[in-house]
Amino acid sequence: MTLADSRPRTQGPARGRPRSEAVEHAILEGVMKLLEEGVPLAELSIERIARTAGVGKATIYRRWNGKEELFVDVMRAAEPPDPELPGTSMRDDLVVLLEALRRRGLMNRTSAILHNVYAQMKSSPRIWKAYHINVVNPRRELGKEVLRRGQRNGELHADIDLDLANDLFTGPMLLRAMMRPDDELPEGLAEQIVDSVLAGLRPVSSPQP
Amino acid sequence: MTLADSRPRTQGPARGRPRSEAVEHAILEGVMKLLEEGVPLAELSIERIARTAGVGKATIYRRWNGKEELFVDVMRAAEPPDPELPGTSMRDDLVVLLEALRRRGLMNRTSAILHNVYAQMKSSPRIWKAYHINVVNPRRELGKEVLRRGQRNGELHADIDLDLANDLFTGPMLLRAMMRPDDELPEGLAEQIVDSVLAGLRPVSSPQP
Amino acid sequence: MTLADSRPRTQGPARGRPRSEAVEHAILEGVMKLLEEGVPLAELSIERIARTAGVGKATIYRRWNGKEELFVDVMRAAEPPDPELPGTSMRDDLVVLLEALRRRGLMNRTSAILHNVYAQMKSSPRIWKAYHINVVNPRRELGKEVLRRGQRNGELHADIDLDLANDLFTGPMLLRAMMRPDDELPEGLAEQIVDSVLAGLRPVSSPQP
Amino acid sequence: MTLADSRPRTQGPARGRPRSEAVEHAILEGVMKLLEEGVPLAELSIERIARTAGVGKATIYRRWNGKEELFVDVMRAAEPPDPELPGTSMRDDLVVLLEALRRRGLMNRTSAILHNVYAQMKSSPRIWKAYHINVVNPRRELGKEVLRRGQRNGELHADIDLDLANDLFTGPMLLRAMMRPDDELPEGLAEQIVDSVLAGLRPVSSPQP
DNA sequence: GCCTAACCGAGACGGTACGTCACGTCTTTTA
DNA sequence: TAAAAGACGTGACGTACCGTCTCGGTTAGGC
Repeated sequence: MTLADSRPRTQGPARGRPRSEAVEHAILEGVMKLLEEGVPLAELSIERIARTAGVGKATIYRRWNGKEELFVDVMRAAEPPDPELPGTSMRDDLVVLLEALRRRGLMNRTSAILHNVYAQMKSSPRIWKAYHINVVNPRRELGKEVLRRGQRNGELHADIDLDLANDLFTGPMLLRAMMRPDDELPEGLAEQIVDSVLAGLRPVSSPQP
Repeated sequence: MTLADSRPRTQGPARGRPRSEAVEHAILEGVMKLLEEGVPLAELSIERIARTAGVGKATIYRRWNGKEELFVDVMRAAEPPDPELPGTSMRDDLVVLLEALRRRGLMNRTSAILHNVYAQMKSSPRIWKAYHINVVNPRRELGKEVLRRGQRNGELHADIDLDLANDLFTGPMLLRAMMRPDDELPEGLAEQIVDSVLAGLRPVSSPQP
Repeated sequence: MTLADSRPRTQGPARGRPRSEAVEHAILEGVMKLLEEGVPLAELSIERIARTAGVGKATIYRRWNGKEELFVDVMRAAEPPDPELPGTSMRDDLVVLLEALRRRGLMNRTSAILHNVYAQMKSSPRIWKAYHINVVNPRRELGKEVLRRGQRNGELHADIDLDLANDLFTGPMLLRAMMRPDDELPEGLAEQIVDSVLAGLRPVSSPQP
Repeated sequence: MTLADSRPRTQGPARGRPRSEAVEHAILEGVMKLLEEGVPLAELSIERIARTAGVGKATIYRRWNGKEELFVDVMRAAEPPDPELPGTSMRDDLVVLLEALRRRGLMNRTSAILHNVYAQMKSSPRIWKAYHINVVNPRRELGKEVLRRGQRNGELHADIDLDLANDLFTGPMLLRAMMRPDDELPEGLAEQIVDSVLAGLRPVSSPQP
């Protein structure tokens, strides 16, 4: 379900000319195209999007209540599909998940969109929530499911807080990918993080105060 | 050094009427006031800021080149001071650092500013860089310094990558504080994270595949 | 013949469902209703008319090519019927004609419509012409016929320009009714005008320069 | 005094940059130019006027509250100057006044403007009134002054209603000029009207019923 | 009693203009 | 020269209509 239908459609049975899916697609593609061309998100006016998509402004407002709502759908469209998990072990699955996160941070399209669209949305709690429900939470659940499987086969303590554990893996990678985009996101980073978190940083010997 | 002086001041020796510091302060305070009143950052126009501060628009443009530059200075003014470290152990210092991060995520003023101003800035690399140099990096250095002390007194392996280690502690807390602001940021969270990362998540016994 | 049929009806023998007269009536009534409610003519959009009449926009465009054409029919529907002439004398007939003009200028419905619709139409020569052919000219002919009868029975010189004569009577009344609507249009005005024009304004004695 | 200053100017002493007279002139000239080019008044959008005058929309709205107010000033600018009266006799003065009316109805610029702008204004009573106070009434007073002089030197009965008398002369000419613009407005029309009204239409001999 | 063309309501569509607001620059007066 | 005020050209905002175009669903003839 997209947000595109958020505007009121008075009744049940379809009346009048139905909305064109082609138009919907053209709009989303138009936004993508502009973002890929390097247009800063701040310069993405509805007016310009409409011009690019060859569409009337009202046609956009008919579907979305404003820029933010539109952007939620753009994000969903830009979001790469869930990675395929090897299933060989929890550790390997986690590496694949983080690796997907790393790559997403590098991809031009998603990066341009995520890093900025994402930002804009925070100003509008309604949208932020929609994005979380539709995009973020499913991903988080995927991660927790991997951890749960790890608990079942003994790779992870059974009594650990899964949300916290998930954040321990995801947080460092996101921190790198989102706050230090210019920094290197080296190939082995996902493995490093997963293994470090699993092993812990404490030295074998106890500290000498 | 603030960014406030970014506009050209034609010559060396001060000529004509000097810029009023009071004016500068009034502008920054005006932005703060508006943010605390809950005005969404997106609605913070220069025009409105000038009106609130009882100042001409040109007076703002004379000091900053635009909204973003102004916001960098606002952020710096809003940033809480570095926390005081107990110095009893690396572990305790880390807990205090993360605890500061947690509290910052809860503070009304900083939260309103950070969560949003921060966002806006990503669209402007120049500003993003300025913010990092002036605000983020010093904090990161502080964390790395704590870790370095930990290495010296044996609380941390000597050959660990300090940047990565720092992210392992900071990432989870920031993830919580910035991406899930509605979620609880419970009191003990800082301790949980520090101890979990130090100890690792792997069970004592080896996994049964 | 109304203008309502101005749109092409492809062939000769009526095929398919015939146009509903009820719909036609509903549209005209809708416009009247809105005008009487005091809606300024400038705010009478086709969209609103359709809404008021409970009719699709296309149903209006099927009958009239635009707002102006519709308004011509509205005017015709609103136009009061030709007054009944007493026939006792040219002078009495003229008084009755002007009296009708005076009353029309006072009538709520017609006034609202005439004073404004009339105005709008000047911008569109096509419509202006249609209005003249269908509404104005017949009235003018009626006046000239009265004058012609006056010539025949000696109330009026035989060699006078009937168009000019007609304007001499009609002009002053229309000037009052249309350009100074707030001014009084007193009861005896028609008689005053007719008698003044018939008698002339020149004093009996010759002027002393 | 123009209407151009109808928007609020908070205080007495001029503060801030004063409004440019050149801009004001450019706007009025722009409208004239468009009208002379034959652009129908209905197509005279503020947007287009601004484009033509090389001016921002807001600059127009700063001076006038809307199209109608602007048009009042346009009309005043387009209005030809009062004709010079010979003063030889009331009759000659009246001929000159009507002649001016006739010529105004023929002039391209004024005609295009008057015939249509005038029309538009009727929809807005506020503007209609402003136009009357500023343009129509002065003209009417001029006519009445001529008639008054006629009364003083015996060309006109002393007890005649000057408003009515004025309408008797003006009405027929305006009727021709405004409602039948396609008809001829022949050279001698002014004289014909003045002399006919002064002499009256009634035949010398009494009617034979 | 079907068939089928045209009508009907609703409303989507690409546009244009509305009147407002903010941008960043400029031109005033006052200090 | 700075400062407050506010005009300036520009251009986006979200709304309302324009006139056209589908939709599903009636009506009428003519077969």
